[in-house]
Amino acid sequence: MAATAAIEVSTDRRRTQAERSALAEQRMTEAAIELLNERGIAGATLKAIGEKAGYSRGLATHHFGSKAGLFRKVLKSVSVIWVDQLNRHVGEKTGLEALCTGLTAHYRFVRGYPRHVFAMQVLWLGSLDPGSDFKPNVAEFLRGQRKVAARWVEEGQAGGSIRGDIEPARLAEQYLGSIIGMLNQWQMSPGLSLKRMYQEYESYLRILVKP
Amino acid sequence: MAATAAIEVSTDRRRTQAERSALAEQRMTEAAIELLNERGIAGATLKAIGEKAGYSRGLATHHFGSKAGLFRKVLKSVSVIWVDQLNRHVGEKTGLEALCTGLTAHYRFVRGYPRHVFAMQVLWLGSLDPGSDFKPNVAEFLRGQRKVAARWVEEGQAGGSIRGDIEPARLAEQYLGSIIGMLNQWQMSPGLSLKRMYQEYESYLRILVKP
DNA sequence: ACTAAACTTGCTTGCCGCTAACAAGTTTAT
DNA sequence: ATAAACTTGTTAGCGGCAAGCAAGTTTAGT
Repeated sequence: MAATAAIEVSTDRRRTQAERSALAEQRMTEAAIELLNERGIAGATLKAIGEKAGYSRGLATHHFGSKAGLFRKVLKSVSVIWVDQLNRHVGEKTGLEALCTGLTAHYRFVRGYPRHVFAMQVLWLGSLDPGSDFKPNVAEFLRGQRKVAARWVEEGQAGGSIRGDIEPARLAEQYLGSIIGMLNQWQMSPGLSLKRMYQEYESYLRILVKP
Repeated sequence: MAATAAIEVSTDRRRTQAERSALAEQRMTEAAIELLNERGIAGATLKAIGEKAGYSRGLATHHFGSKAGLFRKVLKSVSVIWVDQLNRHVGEKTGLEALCTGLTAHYRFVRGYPRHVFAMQVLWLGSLDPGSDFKPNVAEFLRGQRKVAARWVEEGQAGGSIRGDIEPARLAEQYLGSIIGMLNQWQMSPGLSLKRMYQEYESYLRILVKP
């Protein structure tokens, strides 16, 4: 209590335990993202991650329990950024406008945080693997995104920008599926233009939902 | 040369060297598919694969050079089945009819060879990982599939089943992307109905390309 | 109020079972 | 006999665990 007045975050002196801990987790999460980009899941060893973050080989296990635990943290931290970006762009928009804005928000996200997106993608796709322990996290995230999109559709039908005989949940599946599929192809085949694919999909979407 | 007349595949006696070799590769490929379903990429160890196939821990390395080599073989063997199925179903069809038939062919493929499809999917998605050595194979396969779909579109425009102002390559990207995205979501969230998603996409496709 | 002991938490190191890959063997076909 | 198929020995590196060390925080005695 008495000595807390002298704390200075800018200087490296006298960190609080909680600060040290949080800093270590953040550094290791970032190191993990970096190494996932450079070397992939198998190549991103706990030793490399710990040392890249400026610590020892054992700290990641200590903080996150396991390699999967660390990756769960990475997944969570990236998806938080994405949800934030999405809310910022879409705001109070609804219907077709929200669907299209969501699309360009996603494009901006991919362009703005390419390393984060790639790491998320790697983990995401790796989650299908029965040996990975974060499949439920991904599944739940997807379910949430479908729900958001379905609500946009419902509101669009109420507002008149989307024709009424579309089942919102079905269109949401297609919408999310297209995004996944486009991103996927783009990651696999660098020659493709992600922007063009998104624009093309948007134009299809407009035709599709026209009342 | 002289003794080849007495070969009996049903009995285990006196196999030719080429036969032994081919049999071993086939058994190990199948064992790999099985183990990819049960335990994923990391869990499908060369030891487990070799022993499940009835051999020693070292034979897979001997035949395929590396774990990645074995997985390349799995990928190839499954994609051969898929291409065969596709050709069988689509035959000489063109245009919208070919696109829709391709869709149901894929659905039947998923239903008919679930373990093969799942293994392919796991490897496929794992190929995005910088550490995996079979990304080019997947990229080339995708490119080929896009080309096939684009030709269907072109022919459909010539035949009148698809409106002319669509760029074939773009629609092919969307088509393949949707298939990837639907399959992906279905694998991640078992509650979804793949059949319904495919039917839904088909109906969208029909609206989209109507001249 | 000050300080030193007691305690908690962050972090490192040594170890174990396991893996992929290679090299050197043994068995089997030709 | 010779070459191929196949097995076994070996090595470096992995993830995860447990023991131990170091730094931060609380508490008690003066």
